[in-house]
Amino acid sequence: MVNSLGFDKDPKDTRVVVAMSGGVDSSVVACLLKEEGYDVIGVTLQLYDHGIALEKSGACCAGQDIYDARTVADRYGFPHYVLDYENRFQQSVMEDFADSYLRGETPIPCVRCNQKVKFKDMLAMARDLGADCMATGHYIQRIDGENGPELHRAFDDTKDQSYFLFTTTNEQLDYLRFPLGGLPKSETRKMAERMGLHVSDKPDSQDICFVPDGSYARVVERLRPGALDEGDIVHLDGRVLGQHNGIINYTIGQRRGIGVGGTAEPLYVIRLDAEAKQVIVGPKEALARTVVLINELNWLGEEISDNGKDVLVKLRSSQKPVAATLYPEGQGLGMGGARIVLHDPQFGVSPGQAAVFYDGNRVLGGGWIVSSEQETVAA
RNA sequence: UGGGGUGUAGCCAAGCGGUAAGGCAGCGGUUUUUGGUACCGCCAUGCGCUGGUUCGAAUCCAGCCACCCCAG
Repeated sequence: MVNSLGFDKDPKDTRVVVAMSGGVDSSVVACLLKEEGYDVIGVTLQLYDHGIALEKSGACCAGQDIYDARTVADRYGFPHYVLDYENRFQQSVMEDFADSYLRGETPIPCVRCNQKVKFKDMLAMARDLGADCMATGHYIQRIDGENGPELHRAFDDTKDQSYFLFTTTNEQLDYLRFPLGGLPKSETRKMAERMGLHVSDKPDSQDICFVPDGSYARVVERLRPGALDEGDIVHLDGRVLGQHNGIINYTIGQRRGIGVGGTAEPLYVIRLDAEAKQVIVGPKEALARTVVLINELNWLGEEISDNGKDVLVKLRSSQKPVAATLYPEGQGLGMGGARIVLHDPQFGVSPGQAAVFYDGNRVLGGGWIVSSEQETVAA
């Protein structure tokens, strides 16, 4: 008979590394598994300058959070390691974040972090520690299917993190466990209280963890001096409507914060021109897109025929999935590109964001948005 | 200088004697491991200024000021 983590052996003989951020979720996961008798090792990554992080609540993986994780480990009596990943994080997440903005994109650092740090380096380290698997506090489900483990949306729809985990490969999925994926968040809090964890009422982390008080532009400016160069706000018809204080302050589809008034209809950011340092604005209709091109496709589903695959796709983290047909380019389903044809136009599709595919609750994978097109309506 | 026109919130703009519509912008909130979208709420004791008429004026009258157009 297999244990709760899916291994055919006694929990005490099953070693599991728990990725602990210092928050409620991963703390509960670690303690839960410890209670079940597993050979738990807690690991926390120190990701960025803790001097700054100390001032910030709801952060993760630095300063107070590392202390919180350690306190939880001490209380439950399992080993806990802190690994210095500042350099790794700086390069793979923060630099990428800044460069992406400079290119006129809108990056999602959380996905990069999962992709290049948590599920790569940390996972490799877990293997080095001889662990049978690695568990995290993510709200997403790993469900055994006919062809091995599948990735599914969280039971608690409001906490589902599948959008941020689309880069998870089958190989990684095989090794990962998400004990909270089938629970409502409120249940996790209750468990934390029952366990007497001091982090039980710690606020959920949100916003970008390495950005103090919401000013991501300042972080980019510090990494890439000159990122806040001013430029023109130009209407699609060519009129210069005003000035902006840095292209990185805008994202495609944005309405508020443009500061240009006096029009009958609201203006939206239609395009960002990094070369000319221009923010191009126009009416909402100009945002409509029916074709989205992606790269680095990570596909977890079955083989796709030449006719494409009907899927549901999510193009923005809080957007509802919409109907589309996916056409991978070239052969195989490795890390290539793909073309997404939307059944209905979507507004605010931005390069740098993720396109994540679903079949009902199952996560089929995803890719990074490179560009989008407005299919010319047949005249 | 003469003639005409216009002056209502940051911008556009209704109102035409009865106690300041609306849109854009802005601000606040909801949602959110992305400062996007969407949605909800707020936003002129005040209508260029000064007087007058009236129970009552942004609305009528007078003077002044500013800007615009035409003429020269």
